[in-house]
Amino acid sequence: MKSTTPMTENTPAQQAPVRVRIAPSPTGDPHVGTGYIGLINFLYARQRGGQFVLRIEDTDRARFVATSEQMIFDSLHWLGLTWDEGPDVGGPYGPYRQSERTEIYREHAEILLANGAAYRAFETAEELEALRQRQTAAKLPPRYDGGHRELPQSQIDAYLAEGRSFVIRMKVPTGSTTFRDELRGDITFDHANVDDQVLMKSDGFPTYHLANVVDDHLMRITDVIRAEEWISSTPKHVLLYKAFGWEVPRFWHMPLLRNLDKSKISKRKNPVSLVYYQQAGFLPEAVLNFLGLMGGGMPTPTPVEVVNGAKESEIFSLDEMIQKFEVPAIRLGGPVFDLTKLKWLNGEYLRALTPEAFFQAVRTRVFGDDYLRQIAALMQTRIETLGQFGDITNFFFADNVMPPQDVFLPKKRTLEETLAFAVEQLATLEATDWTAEAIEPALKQLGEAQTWSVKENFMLLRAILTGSTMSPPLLESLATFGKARSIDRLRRFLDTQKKLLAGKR
RNA sequence: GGCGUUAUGGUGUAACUGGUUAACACGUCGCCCUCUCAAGGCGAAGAGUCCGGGUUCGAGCCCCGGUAACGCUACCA
Repeated sequence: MKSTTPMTENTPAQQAPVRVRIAPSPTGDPHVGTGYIGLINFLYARQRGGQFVLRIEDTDRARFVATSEQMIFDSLHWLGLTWDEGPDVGGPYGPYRQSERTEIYREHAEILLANGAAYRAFETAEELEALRQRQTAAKLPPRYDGGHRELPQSQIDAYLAEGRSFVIRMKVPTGSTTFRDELRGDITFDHANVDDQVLMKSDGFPTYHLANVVDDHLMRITDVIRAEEWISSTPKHVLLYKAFGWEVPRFWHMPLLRNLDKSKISKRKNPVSLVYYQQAGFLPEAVLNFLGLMGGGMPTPTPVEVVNGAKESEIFSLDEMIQKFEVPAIRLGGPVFDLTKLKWLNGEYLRALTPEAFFQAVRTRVFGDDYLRQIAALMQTRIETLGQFGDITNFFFADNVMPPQDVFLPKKRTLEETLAFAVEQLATLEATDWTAEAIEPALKQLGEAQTWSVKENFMLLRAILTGSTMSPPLLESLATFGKARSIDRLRRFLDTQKKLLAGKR
């Protein structure tokens, strides 16, 4: 069956009510990219009087993080984005959590199996890995070789009878797919470059591709506004819509936020967790405003334009953004996420506060009761006058501390091995739950493996975290200070040391 | 390697359907203000629009050809 997809028929009536969605995966801290795509979707929906849906894509058991979903809700709420339908607020097209929709995907996979658009493949992960290696060795593009594409029914039955596990793959026909990207125009992919994508994994969960298409259709999504990294997968999605006989939604692929070196934004090079921005004392309005500036959907002020007697600026409230934002005006070059400008913007917001509002912000955000209570608990036995409280707790309130070498470097260690160990500490901490009880064994285990004594191990971390060799207990301090900020501090320390090292050479 | 996308000062963006010395903001530097540091005010440097051709009286905007960066290339999203 030859399938060529003319774009003209995928465009729903321009003025039909819109429904959009974001679909984050609960695999860790909520990501600024989620905030960015969320904002764009939100603005588009509000501007057009449509609905904005939040869907949780938790089909990846291996990467699932239990606390992540709530953090996503919290961060999005913190930003001030509100959704009309979602796992927490319900809605007519639920459930909005993919792990609760497995039956739906199974049924739809059956449909594809029945109409020949998909097939069972019985290879093991190891076999596929071996195949990939052979292909790469032969300098061929790594792709599924279609080995079980046309398995005879008798063979399939035999495999099934012996209980062999299988995946369901999409049978990509020959030909090509052209779809319209609302921001870029038509994009064509030759099916020779589209893999027979796995639709259902052997654990019974769907992959993104199947779940996404099924849900977007069932949830009546009209506009898929997502990041550019999805462009290459879009032909698969279009093919799936066609295989089901469904109408294809509009696609808008937003540029990817970048690090300063232009690579896709990553935690190695930028604080990427929304939780970090919240805890580091950024105002949600400023973060949102900054995100809105990314990609150029907002008007750029020009010198002659004066609005209401004031110079037009780059400062926009959410409401103003809803009014002024233009999705089709988005710039396609990946914008660099420049912390410097975000900080300036945040400063502008801070200065615009009334003195009382600013005071309240300091009181709740810097010296919040809960935070202070935890810190106080650590200090009661350690000070003789209240006046000493600030002496060894200042690192809790500082944006950054930077211990000098004679503070952080253990006597018997070289700088190189110390920094290498700090890198390991960072990796370990990133992978652990953020409680004193969980951090302790993880850290000790690392120390043992690397033959660092507990004392050296903890002292190094203490120095990095607090800037001093004397501090409240390390584990409790870490727990109180928070994961996002602790990790950021470690990272900044390592960056600084790396630069220092590079400077010496 | 294959496929795709993108390309305006260091960064984010502007420049109506091709039309004067490529504009604004952040950052940087200088000056003013000031006990300091910020904030604020004033000013400066910084790109000739990735490169090479072409069309045109005229191109950042159109055409052709390159290059580079980025993304995808998973039983991750």
